[in-house]
Amino acid sequence: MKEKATSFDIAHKAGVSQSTVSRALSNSPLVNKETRERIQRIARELNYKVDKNASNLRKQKSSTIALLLFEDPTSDDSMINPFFLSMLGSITRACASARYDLLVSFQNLEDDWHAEYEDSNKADGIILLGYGDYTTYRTKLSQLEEQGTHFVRWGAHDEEHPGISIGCDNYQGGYDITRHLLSLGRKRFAFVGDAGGHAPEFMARHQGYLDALSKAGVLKEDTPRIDAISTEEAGVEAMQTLLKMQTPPDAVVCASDSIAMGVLKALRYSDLRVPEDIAVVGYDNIPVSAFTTPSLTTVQQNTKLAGELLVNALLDAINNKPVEDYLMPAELIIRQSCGSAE
Amino acid sequence: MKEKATSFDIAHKAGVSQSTVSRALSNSPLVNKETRERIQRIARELNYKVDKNASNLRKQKSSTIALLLFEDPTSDDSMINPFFLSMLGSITRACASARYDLLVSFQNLEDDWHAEYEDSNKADGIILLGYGDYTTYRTKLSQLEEQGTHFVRWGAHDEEHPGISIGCDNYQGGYDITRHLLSLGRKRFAFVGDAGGHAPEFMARHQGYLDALSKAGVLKEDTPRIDAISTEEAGVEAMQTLLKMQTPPDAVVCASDSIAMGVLKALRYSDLRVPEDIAVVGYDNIPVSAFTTPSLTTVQQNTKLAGELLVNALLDAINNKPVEDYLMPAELIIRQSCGSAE
DNA sequence: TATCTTGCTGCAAATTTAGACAAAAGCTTT
DNA sequence: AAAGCTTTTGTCTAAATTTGCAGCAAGATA
Repeated sequence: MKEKATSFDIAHKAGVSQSTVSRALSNSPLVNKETRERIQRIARELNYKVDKNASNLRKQKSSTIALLLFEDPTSDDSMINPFFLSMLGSITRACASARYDLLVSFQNLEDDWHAEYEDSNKADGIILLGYGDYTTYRTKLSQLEEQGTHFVRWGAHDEEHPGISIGCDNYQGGYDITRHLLSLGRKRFAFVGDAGGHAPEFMARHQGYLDALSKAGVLKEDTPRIDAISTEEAGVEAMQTLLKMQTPPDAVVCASDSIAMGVLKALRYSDLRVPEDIAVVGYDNIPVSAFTTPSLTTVQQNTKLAGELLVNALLDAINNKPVEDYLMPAELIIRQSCGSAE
Repeated sequence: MKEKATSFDIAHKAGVSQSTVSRALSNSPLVNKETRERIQRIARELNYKVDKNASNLRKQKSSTIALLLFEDPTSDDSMINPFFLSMLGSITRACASARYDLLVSFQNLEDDWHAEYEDSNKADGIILLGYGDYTTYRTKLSQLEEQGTHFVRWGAHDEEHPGISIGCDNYQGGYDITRHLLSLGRKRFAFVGDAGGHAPEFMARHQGYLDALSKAGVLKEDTPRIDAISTEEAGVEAMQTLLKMQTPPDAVVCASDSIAMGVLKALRYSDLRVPEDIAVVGYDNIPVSAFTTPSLTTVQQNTKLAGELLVNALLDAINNKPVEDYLMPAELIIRQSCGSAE
């Protein structure tokens, strides 16, 4: 069918040595301009492509980075958390512009991923993208670090986690969106979301919310907080609980858009109108949030920037440049459900 | 920091030759069970991992497949078509279970992708996932085929396209959803979507729609069809056009969910109620479609199965097994916007 | 003329693994 | 005991590239 051309074939055809071909194709200044151009032309004609495996083997680097995606344990098998999909897209793009390949892999926290990739020279570094219970993999992160593997992690800076992290300021996001509701005159707040142990992201959002309230003097002893995992169903249940109060809140702050979807759904079957009687806000700006009625006010994490930051930080780490944790600002997306859009 | 162990190091430590190590680690029956276990134990102790590049170079295969994702030209830069994201997820999973790595890459139709991957031995085969104007890349597909590259394509079987394709039966989907509306007593139909040149998928959906109508005797000379690209805005405009008719339709069939989003939006500001006065249906079952009010009746393509089929077909092709095009059935998802759900 | 640059090119080593072939050892068979 | 077979291991080479070092021609300097 086809015999793949090697650099020797090019060398033969161009009347030079194979090493000159190698240098010419990598645009080395060591080879004369005319020779270089002639060689490149011949290579094009023969449809020659350097063999990545041989090249990587010799160079001991792969120009590939591995993206390890940890599944959201609450989502069903076929769906991926929309936020991470968005990250995936932007990471892919960022890799492409850095001329790196991206190896994508879904992982379970329990799996043996911590040694697979860089050790086998498949990738020069690893990006960890996950959610939920970080405690599970803390020890594995330490192992990675011990091995000298290059990696960056999406998530908040955390003293207890080794390695570099890039994340979005969940505290600020929670604070800002609560401030916004306060500025619209809302008084009786409720928070829906797992502010407890599992997701550190949610905890930070909740803390921002609390601080905004207490600064405004609106935080009371009995300001309700309903625990909920990040699903629509949990949001429905939480709102039903809130509706049973004598004086339901006039503002519900949800720890994620998925929860807010459920809250809106529960309210649809109630007497309360959104946003007139009760404001609802979410977090994440997932695509769905723009399409609900009313559309959802939420906090956006800039996934495009996040992808670029993750990739650049990893590349710096690979090249032994100093890299620091980075916290991106969160951005308020004001829509109808908070009552301030016309 | 750490010196990576090679198979020679293991061999030395185990007092055997390097080739015995190689055999032992690949569980070759040629090596004595005790020796094998001893070698494997030592390899574990030294945290040895076979160097993928060396291994691939020697074997002349990479156990990697490349996924080339062609951007939907109508979508903005930061977002990926939700349907393809879903495919991406399922392809990743299918690869993992076949113990193949997945290299993901976004491409422009114009780029030089057609030779990059398999020729450089980075991947054993290619999955092409795209949308829109196939004419642009027909010639490149031929080149791929000429080169003997292994590839499969997502999309309908099409005489004019070389290579294997796996797709979903868009004709049947269009037919079924139209039949469903007919069974609910709808009489005055309209189709919204680019039934013209660009996306063959849309053409097939439209044809199914037409055949269902004409079989039921409902197809008239003036049954309207409004061209629209697959965006919400286009859907809004199209519906506004339809609303200007003396007797607007009582059923709108949209070529995609994105279009249906726009149609619903336009109807929200009209006198017509959905689904009482007018039914609206979409295509794709994107996540948003379950959350609109009313929720959208649509056609689902089984992305999980699709991913598995694509991967398996490609692996068969790589192993020179005979592979045939495959058309998956489309599945009706009945929600509120058609008026049949309670 | 001898030596020293300078700019370019070639030689050969290095990278790690897999597999063809060879070889040794042990056993059976005639 | 010689021959033949099986089982297991070792030797050696090929896979395709990159790169340090050596060498070479030509011009410059002493």
